Amino acid sequence: MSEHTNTRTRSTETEAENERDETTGCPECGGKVAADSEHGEAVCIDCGLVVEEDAIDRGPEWRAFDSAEKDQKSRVGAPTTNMMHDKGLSTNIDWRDQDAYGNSLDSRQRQKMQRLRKWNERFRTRDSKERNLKQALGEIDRMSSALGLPENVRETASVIYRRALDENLLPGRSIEGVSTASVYAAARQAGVPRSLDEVAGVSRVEKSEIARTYRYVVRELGLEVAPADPESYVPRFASELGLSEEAENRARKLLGNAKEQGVHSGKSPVGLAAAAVYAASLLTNEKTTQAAVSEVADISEVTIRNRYHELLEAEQDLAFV
DNA sequence: ATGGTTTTTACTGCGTC
DNA sequence: GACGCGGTAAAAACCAT
Repeated sequence: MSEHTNTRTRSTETEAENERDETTGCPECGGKVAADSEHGEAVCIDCGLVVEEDAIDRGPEWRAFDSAEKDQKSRVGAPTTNMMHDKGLSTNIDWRDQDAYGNSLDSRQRQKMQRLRKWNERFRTRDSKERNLKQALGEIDRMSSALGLPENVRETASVIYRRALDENLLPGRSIEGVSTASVYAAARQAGVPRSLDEVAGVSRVEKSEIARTYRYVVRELGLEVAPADPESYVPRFASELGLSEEAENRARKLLGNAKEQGVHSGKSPVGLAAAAVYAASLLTNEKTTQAAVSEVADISEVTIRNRYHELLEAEQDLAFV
């Protein structure tokens, strides 16, 4: 703080610290000149004129504009250890109402200690949440980029996680699990869904646990996640298979028809999307094999076959109406 | 826990290049 | 003969009850 205020307002404590050199007066106003060894300057106390500079500056070579930044840039301080959850930086207050010699405290002191304990605990849990959050956000970031999800999905996932944390949904659940569920939910909300399998692929958590946690989080947070729309998978599959715009649109149309006829209820959206993409590739004469589609969609060929028959039937039925 | 539905696995036969 | 495709039966996974 004080080291960054400007020369003029440098306070009297600086004057007290720097004992030497009040011999020469300030050339400007004749006032006293105090040496500021930290900045290698000699400054007039009255008018703030820098009388001498470029002496040895013992201050840090960086500047910081608030205390947080200062903490970050500073390279000094107590050694930290990674073995403790908080790197050993938090405070502990003994629960006993005794002083260092084992004598009990008077009631006034006891009350004071109670208060201190309470607040210490509050701060500590607060930053335990911070740490939790930090780790989770790291995970979210890692998974999102592994899944090729855009920035805004990461944002959403982070927000979801924060809410889960605020509402105390974490106890009993792993950070990993909840962050994965957040990513999954965020991707779906943003209309760029990834299948549970895909998400599970980049997570350290079992698929079943992700699903469980996901349901839990969605329920507790009252998140509104519409059932995944098959169409939202289409662009990704199409591009991974190198299909044309035309095929992509064709696939959408097929899905649209299917939707109107209600063919798709209960079927997995991914399978439907995969089938539509495959069917569209046939209709537009772009060669793709069922195997390739099943590969990118993570769906068995059998399912693709079944679905795409249904799609074509729906298409025909529609033509009659 | 159970039963019904959907998906997957594994296998087979057919046609084409 | 390898490949793509279609079909089938049984197993597994999933979901609602």
